[in-house]
This record gives sequence, C-alpha cells and structure tokens, in this order.
Amino acid sequence: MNFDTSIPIYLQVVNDLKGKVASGQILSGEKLPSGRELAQQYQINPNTAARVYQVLEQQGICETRRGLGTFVVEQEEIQKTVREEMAKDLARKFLERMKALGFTVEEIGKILKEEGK
Amino acid sequence: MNFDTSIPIYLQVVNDLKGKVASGQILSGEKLPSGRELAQQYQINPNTAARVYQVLEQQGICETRRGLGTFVVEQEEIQKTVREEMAKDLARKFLERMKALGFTVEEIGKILKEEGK
Amino acid sequence: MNFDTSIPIYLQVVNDLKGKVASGQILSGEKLPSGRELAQQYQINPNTAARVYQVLEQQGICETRRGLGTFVVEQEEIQKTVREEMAKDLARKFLERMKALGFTVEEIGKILKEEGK
Amino acid sequence: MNFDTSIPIYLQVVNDLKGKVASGQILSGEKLPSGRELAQQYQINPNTAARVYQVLEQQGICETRRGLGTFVVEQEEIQKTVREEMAKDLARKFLERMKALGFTVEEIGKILKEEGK
DNA sequence: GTGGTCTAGACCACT
DNA sequence: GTGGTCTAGACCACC
Repeated sequence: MNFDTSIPIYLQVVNDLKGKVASGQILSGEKLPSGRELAQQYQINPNTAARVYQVLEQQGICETRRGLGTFVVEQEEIQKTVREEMAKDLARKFLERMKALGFTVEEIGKILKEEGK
Repeated sequence: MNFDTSIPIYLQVVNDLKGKVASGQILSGEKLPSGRELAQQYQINPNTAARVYQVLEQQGICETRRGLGTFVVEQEEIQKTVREEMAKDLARKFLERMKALGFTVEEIGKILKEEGK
Repeated sequence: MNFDTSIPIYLQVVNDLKGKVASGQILSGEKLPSGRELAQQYQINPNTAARVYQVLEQQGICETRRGLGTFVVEQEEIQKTVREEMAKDLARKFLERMKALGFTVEEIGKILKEEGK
Repeated sequence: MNFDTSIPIYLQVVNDLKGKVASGQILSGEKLPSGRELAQQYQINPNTAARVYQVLEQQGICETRRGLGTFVVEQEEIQKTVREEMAKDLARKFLERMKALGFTVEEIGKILKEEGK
C-alpha cells in the first residue's frame, strides 16, 4: 500500500478548478485569476500556481495569452467535456474499487439503487 | 476551499485492513499483526498503529486481548458485513460527487454502463 | 488477582463530566472547556484531555466543531439519557459485587432499606 | 475532583482478603500466609504485606501470634460480620452515588429490579 | 484561539 | 512478548 497518497497541492487545485468548470461556476472564455492571485486564493506558492495552469493547458482546458492572462478555452463544449471526463474518472475509480471487493456489475447496480435517492 | 483532503494515515490503514477483511484476505478470528509489527509494516508510529486497532475495535471489526494481541472478531458474517458497509460507503460518495457535477441518477447509470466492462 | 484497579485518568474525567451532564451542572448545547483548559483543570496532558472528548463524542454525549471547541450534544434528552445510563451502570456493578459476596436479591433489598435514609 | 484515586496497594490487598473471608474462601481460625508469602503472592513489598495484616488486625479480622503467624480471628461469626460490613459499605456508596444523580429511593429500587435478574 | 494528527518514548499490567 | 496509558511536543487546518 502507498502511504504517500497525499495528493500534491497543485493537483488538488487543478481538480478544484476543473470541478468549477464542470459545474458551470467558471464559464468558457472566462478569465482566470492571475498566477499571483491564484497563489493568494489557495495559499500556495506562485510557482505552484503556475504549474496548475500548465497542467490545465496541457489538458486543453485553458490557454494563456501573453500579457493578458489565462482564460478558459473558447469552446462551447468545454464545460460538457470536462464534466464528462470527470464523471468517467469517478465512475472508473468507483467500479475498480467495487470490483476489488468482489462485486459484480449487477450487484453494483443494485447497491446504487438502494443508496441513490 | 479545503486542502487538507489527505485522509489521516490511521484511517488509511483502517480502510486498508477493512478492505482485506472485506475481500477475505483476512479471516474471522485471525490474529492481526501486533501494534509494533503494524507500525513497521506501514512505516507509522506505534501509537498511530494502536489508534488503528482502536478504531477497528470501536467499529466492531476486531477485538484486543491483552497480552495476546488483536484479532478479527469471531463472527461468521464479519466479512460480509464489512464488505457491504464499504460498498455502501463507496456508492454514497460516488453518487454525491456525481450529483455535485449535476448528473441525474439516469445519467449516472448510463455512464457506469459505458465504463463498466 | 488484578491490582491495576485504578481507573485510567481519561475515564475518570469522562465519568466526572458525564456526572455533570447527568446532574444538570452542564446543559445540552453548552460549550465544554477547550482541550488545553481541560488539561489544566484536571492537571492532565492535553493529549489525555483530547482523548476524554474523543470518548464522550463516541458515546454521543458531545460533539466537536473544529476551531470552535467541544459542545454537549444539542439534544433535549441528553441529560436524562446519560443519567439513566450511569444509574444502570452503578446498579449493575453494585449487584455484581453483592452477588459475589453471596447475597440474594431479597437480602440486597433489605440491606438497602437499612442504609437508605 | 480527586485524581489520586488510585487505591493504595495495601488497601487493595486488605479488601481482597476481606472479600475472601466474607465469601467463605478463608475460614475463621485459618492461618494466613506469612508476611513474606503474602508479599510474593501479591507481588508487593514485605513491608506493605505487614501493613496489610496490621490493618486487618485493627479491624478485628485477624490476629498475629508471635512465632506462629497470622490467623483469622477465632470467632464463629467473623465471616458473617465481615460480609455484612462489606455489604453495608457497598450499599452506602451505591446509594450515595445514585442520590448524587438525583434519584429517589423509590427510583433506585425500580432500577435495581430492572437490572437485577 | 480551536481541535486533529503524528511522533517519540516512557511505564505498567497481563501471558 | 502483548496491549493500555500517559506524557511531551511538534505541525497543520479551521475560525
């Protein structure tokens, strides 16, 4: 077992921002805080903040415009895309753990119905 | 936002051991490692290891016999019980996160079907 | 024979606080001393004080709010509940010891009448 | 509150011996272990053992005969006497604690009936 | 300020 | 050897 499971801060911020995009709290084309601002908001180091945007850029979620700042990608479907990607991640991890406990797909469906109201 | 998302070590170990009980890797009545052994295995402090067994005992999963060690509860159904409890926990958390992303129960079911094979 | 009859300090404090709840000296919803204060009051280590609240919380008698402190549970009946629980405990232990001395229930009743005024 | 509640060892041994007399495990006139033996049995210091017999003697429960050892008092009723004395002590303390919780004699009787079977 | 976690190390009782 | 208790002190998150 791995006990250095503490997620790196920059990934935590990445996920937080992705969640905001996915849930519509941050919209397509919207300007994101500057690196310095992000660092203050999340009480992280500016270098870490920069890394956050680097990762989001790699994932095609935001882009930086020299001298202007960082923006969520101008793309109608960005929210939908991120939302679905996160959903798939959650679903994959959920199924993986349930199967590790020896549950079949049918049983998983049954349990979800019981919990899901 | 909360960046202390890292689960406390003692709970990580608790979950790991529960997983082993739930999946039958550790059986009812079986002796668990001594506190000192557990501490070495997981590279944690003996006090933290003790806390692990304290929590497991409080959850009715193991019992400690002074001078002898800590044992999984002598109970036929313990594996089933723990397995189902963990499954419900996973399901609840999964649904909660999916709903936070704005997915309906139907959509969640659909996504699971796509991922689930 | 067992000469470690001394009740652990943390349980002594637990019982003391429960007694205060049971007798109405501490009311539902009331704030309890901070861990550090409790440690000073009872001349114990802050960690031991923390364990006291841990036990009380686990028994459903108090709840802790991070950064705010520990409070008696907001529940009308908490005093009654704790009072009755403590009474049953005392009665059980009393009967157990009397029976170990070979007294019947009738004799116990008679002795109590003689002492009880 | 008093946290030096740990009962002195010599009183613990005194109570243990009294309990044995009260329950008939040790009989009137019976020879008690020598101070050295008692010290070994209970893993206590010989001086502490001596103090045990000193207290029991003061309470009229045993007597020491120079060169012969310590004996339970030659008295038909000694068991009965000790037994009743211990019972009264237990009853007094029980009633005291219950009254501190605000219970009336009637309520105490009721609780005992519920617990006492 | 609050509680939560973790470490390090001590001493004791039980087997 | 085992677990149970207690101390001392550290660092962190939350308010």
